[in-house]
Amino acid sequence: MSIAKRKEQEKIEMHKRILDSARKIFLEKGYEQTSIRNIASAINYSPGSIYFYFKDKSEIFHELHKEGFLLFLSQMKALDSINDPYERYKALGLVFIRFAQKHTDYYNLMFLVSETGKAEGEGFQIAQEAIEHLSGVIQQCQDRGRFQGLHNKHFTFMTLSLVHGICSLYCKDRMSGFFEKSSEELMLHGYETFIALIEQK
Amino acid sequence: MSIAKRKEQEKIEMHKRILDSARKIFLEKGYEQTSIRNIASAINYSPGSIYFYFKDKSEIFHELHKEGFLLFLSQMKALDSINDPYERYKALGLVFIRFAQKHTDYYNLMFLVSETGKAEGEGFQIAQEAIEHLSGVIQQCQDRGRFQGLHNKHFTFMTLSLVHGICSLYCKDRMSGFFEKSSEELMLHGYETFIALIEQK
DNA sequence: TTTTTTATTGAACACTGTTTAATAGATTTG
DNA sequence: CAAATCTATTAAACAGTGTTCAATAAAAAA
Repeated sequence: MSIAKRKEQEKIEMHKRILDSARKIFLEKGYEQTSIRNIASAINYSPGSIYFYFKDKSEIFHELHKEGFLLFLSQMKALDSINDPYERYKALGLVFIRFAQKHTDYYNLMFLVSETGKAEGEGFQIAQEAIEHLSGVIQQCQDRGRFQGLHNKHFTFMTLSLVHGICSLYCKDRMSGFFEKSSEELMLHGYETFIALIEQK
Repeated sequence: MSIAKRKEQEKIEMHKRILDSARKIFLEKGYEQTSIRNIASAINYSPGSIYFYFKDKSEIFHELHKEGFLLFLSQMKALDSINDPYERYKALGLVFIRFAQKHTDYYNLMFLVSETGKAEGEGFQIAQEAIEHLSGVIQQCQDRGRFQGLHNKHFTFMTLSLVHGICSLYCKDRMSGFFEKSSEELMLHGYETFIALIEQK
C-alpha cells in the first residue's frame, strides 16, 4: 500500500512542478506566448510528458485560473472583520483594485484572457462565490437602510462592472493618453468618485 | 499617368479584398484563431502575397481596430442632435452598450484583444477622440450645474469604467451563472441602476 | 520470472507567422 | 522594337506551435 502512496505522492509532486513552471511563464508572458515546450524545458522535461498530467494547455491554464480566484476570495474574506457592512462594501472595491495592481497577470488570467472556453468548471464556481459574497454584503447594507429601492442583483452587477471596468482599463493600459495621471492614482480617483455618488444613498 | 492611376486603383482594391476577408474571419474567430493562410485562401490568394500589402498580421488587425472606432465614433456623434447635455450623457452610455451588443466582435477587437501592442497609432488616437467627446459632454453637464464638486476627468474615467465593465463582462460572458437574467437585459438594468444613483447629482 | 502497469521520450503531424529566391507580366527606357 | 527595370505573385523554406503516438525503460504485480 505504501508503495502506491509514494507513487501517488510523486505524481502529485510532478503535477506541482509542471504547474509551478507554467505559472511562472503564464504570468510572465501571457497565455498565447507560453508554449508547452517552454513549460517542459524549464524543468528539463519532455513536451509530450506534460500530457500525462494534463489533458491539454487549457487545463493547465484553468488550474491557475482557479488558483487566482482562491487567492482573490481569501482577500475578500479577510474583510469580514469589518463590522459596518457599508464600510465592508467600500473596502471590497479596493480589494479588487489592489488585486489588479499587485497581481495584474492573475487578473488578466482570471478576467480578461479569452481561452477559458465557456463558463464552466471549478474556477468559475469560485468566481460565482465571489459574486455571491459581494451580493451578500450589499444585502446587509440594504438591510440597514442603504441603497433603498434598488434591486440587489442589479446593484451587484453594477458595482462589479464599475470595479472590473477600472481594473480592465488598467490591465490593458487603455487610458494613459487622455488621463495624464499615473494609472494607479487614476483607479483610486475613479473609485472615489463612484463612492462619492453613492455616499448619501 | 492614367496607367499609374489604374495600378494604384488595383492596389487599393487588392488591399480592400484582403481587409474584407480578414474582417470576416477576425470577427468570426477572433485574433488568434485567424491565420494569414486562412485570409489568403478565402480569396484564392497566396499567403506570402499578403505581406506585399501589409507589414504583418498585427497591421491588418489595426486597420480593423481603427475601422471599429470610426463606426463607434459616428454613433457617438449621432447624438449631437440631443440638446440637453445630461440626456446626451445618458444616451452615450446606451450607445456604448448597444455597440457592444450589436458589434460584439468589433468590441472585442477594440477593447479586449491584447495584440494591439502598446497604445499607439491612428486607432488609438480615435479612441482618445471618443474619450474627449465624453469628457466634453460631461463638462457641459457640469456647466449647467450637474455633477458639482466632482473632477471632470475622474468622472469621465469612472463613467467609462462602468460602461466598459458592463460591456466587458457581457463580451466575455462572465455572469450567466449568478445573474439568471438574459445578458442584454442585465446590461440595461445595471446601467439604469447607475443612472438612478446619479439622477439627483 | 514472467506479465502488466506506469511514466517518459523523441519523432511525427498538421498547423502557425514570416522571409525569400524565383518568376512571370507589365511598364519604362534606350 | 529590344533591353532593362519595376511590380506583383508564388512556392518553398524556417522556426515555431499544440498534440498524438509508437517505442521504451523502469517499476510493480502476478
